[in-house]
Amino acid sequence: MELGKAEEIAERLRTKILDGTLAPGTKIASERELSDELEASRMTVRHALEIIEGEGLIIRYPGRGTFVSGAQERVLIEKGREIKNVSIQGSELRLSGSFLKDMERIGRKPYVRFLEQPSLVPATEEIAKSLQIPTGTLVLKRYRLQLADNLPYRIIESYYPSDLFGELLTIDIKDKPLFTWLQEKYGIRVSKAREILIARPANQNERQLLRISSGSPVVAFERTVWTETKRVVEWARIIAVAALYTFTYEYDIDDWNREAQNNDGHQTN
Amino acid sequence: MELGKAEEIAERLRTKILDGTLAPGTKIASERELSDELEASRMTVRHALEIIEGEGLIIRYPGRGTFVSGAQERVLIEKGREIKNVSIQGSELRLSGSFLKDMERIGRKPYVRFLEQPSLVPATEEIAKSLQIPTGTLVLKRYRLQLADNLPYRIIESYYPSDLFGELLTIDIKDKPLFTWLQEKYGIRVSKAREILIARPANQNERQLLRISSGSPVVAFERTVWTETKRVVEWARIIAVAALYTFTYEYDIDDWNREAQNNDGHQTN
DNA sequence: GAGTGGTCTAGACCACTAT
DNA sequence: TAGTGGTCTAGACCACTCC
Repeated sequence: MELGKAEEIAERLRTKILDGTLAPGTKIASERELSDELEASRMTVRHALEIIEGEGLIIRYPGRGTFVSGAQERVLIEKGREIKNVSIQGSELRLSGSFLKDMERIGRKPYVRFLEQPSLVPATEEIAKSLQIPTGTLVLKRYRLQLADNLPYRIIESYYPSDLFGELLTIDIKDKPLFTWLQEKYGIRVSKAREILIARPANQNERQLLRISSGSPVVAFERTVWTETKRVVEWARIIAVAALYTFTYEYDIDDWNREAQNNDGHQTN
Repeated sequence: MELGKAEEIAERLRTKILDGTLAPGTKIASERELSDELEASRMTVRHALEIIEGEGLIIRYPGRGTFVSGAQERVLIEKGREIKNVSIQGSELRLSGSFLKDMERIGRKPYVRFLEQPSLVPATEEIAKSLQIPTGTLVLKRYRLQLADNLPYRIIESYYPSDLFGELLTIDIKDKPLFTWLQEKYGIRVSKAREILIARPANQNERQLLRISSGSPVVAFERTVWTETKRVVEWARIIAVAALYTFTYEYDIDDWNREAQNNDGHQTN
């Protein structure tokens, strides 16, 4: 495979970072220095840096420099049903979905910054449809940014039916999980969730909030949570820094699906 | 918000595409033409195109031109358990996982190109671990590219235990789904799957095979498929063009998980 | 004030596509 | 052969950080 000059430079830097020659937190040579050393134009060096930046290997700060990322470790998000009696590779796998637990697991300090005060807002058509309520109904909105060690991880914009959650505006449930509180207060248990994911480059607003640069991908997903009685109790739009996340899903292949599931395999035309 | 020139051009094009002025499939002006019209250098125009390409709004083909794609043409991949008795928004949602079916649904002609002839290869450590067999055991390898209307969608590198699938080297099961054949031949039924996803920019090899440009994200995922008896019958590494995919997963929130699931919600420091 | 990354310019050559 | 996107060059100015 013939590599372009930028890819070649990216590969060199990638190797140095992954084998530890460049330790996390290290400031690497400036674009102009690299440009001289490697006999490439600055634009080419920049392109190489963009490539490995998107891979989460470096972070660039205007006016300061480019640093080896301390965050090679992706957060592992796991969803679905446990596969029992199976020795799972990697073995550190376990079910989880909690930002706090994920952060603890990799030894980071979690922090949540509210981008807006939680409030009651009329449901837009989209929100109403998602929560299965009439348009215009008041819903509890929360809009927040989650960070770990001051590094932004994701933006969460979430909506809840106000008859169940409205009083959260006035009372403080401290560290009690929201759905645990829901069960204790109303005896309502959450039961199922659906997540719809797409991956795309961050837009300008997201880049600012998540402090990533142009071209870095995010995973944008919508999450809907149902109770045992099929009522929707949460709908959220979440923007996660792609380089910091790994998503794991386990699912049953049911009869309906089994046939379709592997048409993949053998279509040769 | 002060926008740069490239962002400004991106916004102009984005608007024209989203409001229908530029219809899906339309060829848009070449980079050099845009450069003249908009009084920007070609590099600046290119940057603008890279931005909206990453958003899935356009597709660029070397030597041919740039075309409006329309984010609505993402393939919808759905996994997990059906949520019954729930009126699902969008309503076109249904369980599926088949490349062929997904393509049919959006009216495209599917095509599969084998990048290598299927063959028996000794399992590397990673493959062996994934298939739960000893390192070096012969496994059936398939390495192929899936396209629709000549547009590459994803690269699939898959491995199967050779005692079950080895004879596929000599016999032809035509259009019969692989796992349907497995069941008819051996009475073995697949039962569960796990997918581990990350999103990242494509590397050069992937860009060439998938014909996408630098900076475009891909979703890279590993899929493991188990039988009812917990035997692994497939392990695959899949690289999908992010702009062409939407992933949907549904899962149960079990008791183990329920508490963790929403710690998110209310941690304010 | 010196150095940094972010952006932009006006060229250039290449491989590929279409005709 | 003409046109396209992909890559690269050698400059330039800007806002910002650090000293």
